[in-house]
Amino acid sequence: MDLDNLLNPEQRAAVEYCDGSSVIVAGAGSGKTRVLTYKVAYLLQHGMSPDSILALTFTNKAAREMRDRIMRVVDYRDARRLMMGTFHSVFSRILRIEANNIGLTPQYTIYDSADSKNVVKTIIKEMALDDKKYKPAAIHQKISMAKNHMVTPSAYAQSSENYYRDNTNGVPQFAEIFQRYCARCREANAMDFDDILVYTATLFRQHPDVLQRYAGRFQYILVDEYQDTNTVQHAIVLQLASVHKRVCVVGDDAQSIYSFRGAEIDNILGFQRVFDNCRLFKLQRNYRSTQTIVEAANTLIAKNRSQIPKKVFSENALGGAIDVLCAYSDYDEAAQVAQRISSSVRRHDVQYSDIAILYRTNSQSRVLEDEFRKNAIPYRIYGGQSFYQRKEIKDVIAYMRLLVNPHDEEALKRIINVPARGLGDTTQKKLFELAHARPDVPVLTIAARPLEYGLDVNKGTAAKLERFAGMMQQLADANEYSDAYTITERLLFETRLMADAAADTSIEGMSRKENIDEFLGAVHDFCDRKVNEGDENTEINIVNFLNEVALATDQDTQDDSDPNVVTLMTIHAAKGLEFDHVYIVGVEENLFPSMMIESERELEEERRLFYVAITRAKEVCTISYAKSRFRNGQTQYSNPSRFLYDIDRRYLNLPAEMKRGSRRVDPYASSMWDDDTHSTFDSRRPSSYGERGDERQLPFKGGASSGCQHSELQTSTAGRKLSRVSTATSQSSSSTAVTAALAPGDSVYHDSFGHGTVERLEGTGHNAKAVIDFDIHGTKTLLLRFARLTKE
DNA sequence: GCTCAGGGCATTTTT
DNA sequence: TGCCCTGAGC
Repeated sequence: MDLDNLLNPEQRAAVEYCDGSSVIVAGAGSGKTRVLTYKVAYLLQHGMSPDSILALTFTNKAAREMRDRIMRVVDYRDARRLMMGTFHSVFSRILRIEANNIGLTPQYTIYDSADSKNVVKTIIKEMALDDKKYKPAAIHQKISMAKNHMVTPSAYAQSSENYYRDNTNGVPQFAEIFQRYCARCREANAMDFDDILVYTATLFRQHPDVLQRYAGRFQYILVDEYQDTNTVQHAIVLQLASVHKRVCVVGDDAQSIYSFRGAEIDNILGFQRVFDNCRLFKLQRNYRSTQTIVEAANTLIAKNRSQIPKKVFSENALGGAIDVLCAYSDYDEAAQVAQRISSSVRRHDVQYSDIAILYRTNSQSRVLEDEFRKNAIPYRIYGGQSFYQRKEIKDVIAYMRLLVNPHDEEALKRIINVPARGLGDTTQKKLFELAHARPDVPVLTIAARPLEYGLDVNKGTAAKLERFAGMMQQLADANEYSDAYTITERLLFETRLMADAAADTSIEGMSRKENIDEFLGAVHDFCDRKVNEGDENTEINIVNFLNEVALATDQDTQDDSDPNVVTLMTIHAAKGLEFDHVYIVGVEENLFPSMMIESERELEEERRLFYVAITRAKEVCTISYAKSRFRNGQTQYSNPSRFLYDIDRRYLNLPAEMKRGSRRVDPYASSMWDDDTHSTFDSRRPSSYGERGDERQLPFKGGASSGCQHSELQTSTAGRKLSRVSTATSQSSSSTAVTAALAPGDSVYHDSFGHGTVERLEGTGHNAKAVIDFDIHGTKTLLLRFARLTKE
């Protein structure tokens, strides 16, 4: 292994330092995976046993890729023995071994987020709370956040600060829900995603002997994407590093975009201070993008205060400026993008698969899809429903879960009446109520002998319950001596799931059947793989299969066979990927940021998000914004995002209206613009908001919802007179409308709809409306508001 | 216990 | 605009 030729000096230094802890700050496109790969290889070459190395990633995909690359460099037997995987998969395996120490059985279930939300929902119902105030998704998010910060229900309940906050926010009972939620999961012998980490940290804290075992074993720990770690993950890393004190964390603070999920950028920013003599390496050479793209991204991120100073540079070609496209509407935007794609494929040597469209929210994909279909552009959307989320698959999985964990309430709820067995809501309600009163007895056991446990049902229902539970018991018995595939096949037969799916000849029915077949195939593959790996410690049982499935996501089931299609995905999903051509669409104030910005921290994360988007591009980056967009049931008007102005203009090809900078309606201003002050757009403005740590309400909070509906209507009558009339869709503000400025037949130019002709005027005063026929968008009725005439 | 119509509602989400 | 949930009605 000749590191001299394989790595640049920065990379090499990072690889070769193994005596203590280190932080590797890896800028976008700087060869991070390469460094990680060779670092592991280097450790192995210098005599470290593969069992002593722990490598943690965030996605299965990242883990797989790293293992594949390591296999190419070192002996595959060594590579296989590395302890390597996602935080969740590594620690869920450890927890199965140590289950007794945390009061669960090794067969514990992992609740996915849908299960978790269901539990929350059930509890809210049981407590007779208003689910308008206590929204299950929001409550679950809150629980997740608390867990991510290692706050237990009792600690939470003891904090008066929490108490007051929850009172103010109209969720005074949150602490109680949180407490019940944890208890309910425990009774079900289940844990949610967050629990995997929380239980691990707790296990290590409460059982020093167990911690010693693992901390002693792992002589070297590598963690990828450290900027995305949350408080628990950081804590676990420190615990495991307590013996050998050799940790290498890799990440890029400039790409920390997951704070909404509890990621703490401070974990990487302050990591150096955690260990004595912790060294800092910076990988600053970007091998991915053109100089222009790298520089443009640099000028954007330069505005952030909390970051590790670095200067990412590229020695690739200079590259062209970033084109900024201005569109009237989301449809117009999609059309422009589609046209550009078509022409670049036609005229240049560009493949569809070299192109990605990145957006903020998944819902933005629809308009693009429509347009792509119209233009016969092949595409694929990432982030849809994952295979394992489909109803029929979740049903089969629920049966499997119940087989190994008879306490699993969510699984039972799901399939007790699938296929229909006459066990409806009433029966279920009674059954689960009794089960909650008897947490010691598995709910399935109660179902097996309902009358014996005093369940208040009639004989017929009792018989149905017994029949169902009996079947489950038989399957569970068979499971003791069968492999995962055999038992799944039998399960599909006995439950009639397969027969029912086969009998359904509708399109959806056939697709369900196909999915079940595919699932069975996946179980088969799993068994095969385990046999081939020949690892005697891994049993080919359902528990292991379920563990893998519970921690798998659509990213993993996505077939990576590379047909020639355009990729559509959210910016978040694009992290870590790269494309020759990148289109960033919907770059408007409404979407970037889309919600209220309350602190500089959030503002900076939005900037980082935009940074991530730009740095996905290798050669060409195009940014577009739409001045009107149909969103949340109404047309919303907006202006280019402030972040666009954070990029140095030298790297941008701006549309005319942004160049002059004078035509911009500031949606945040309380009054309409003034010819004297509108002339310059202060690009420094965002950073002038609030000093570091200043959490006061920023001027643009809330503005986004009410103000953005204003837009500009410019009229030019036959003469030279120009008048500008602002239009609004809400009637909330009082103002003087100057309908006199408009007359039927006038040609007008509207910010969002383009050119048009006034058909007629309706109403007067603040109810004045103009019916205008727009060239592109047809007839619109605009309510006229705030007017100001300017003579030119 | 199932179906369908209408109201409420809508960031990002590697596990 | 479309999805998801609820509740009325069979």
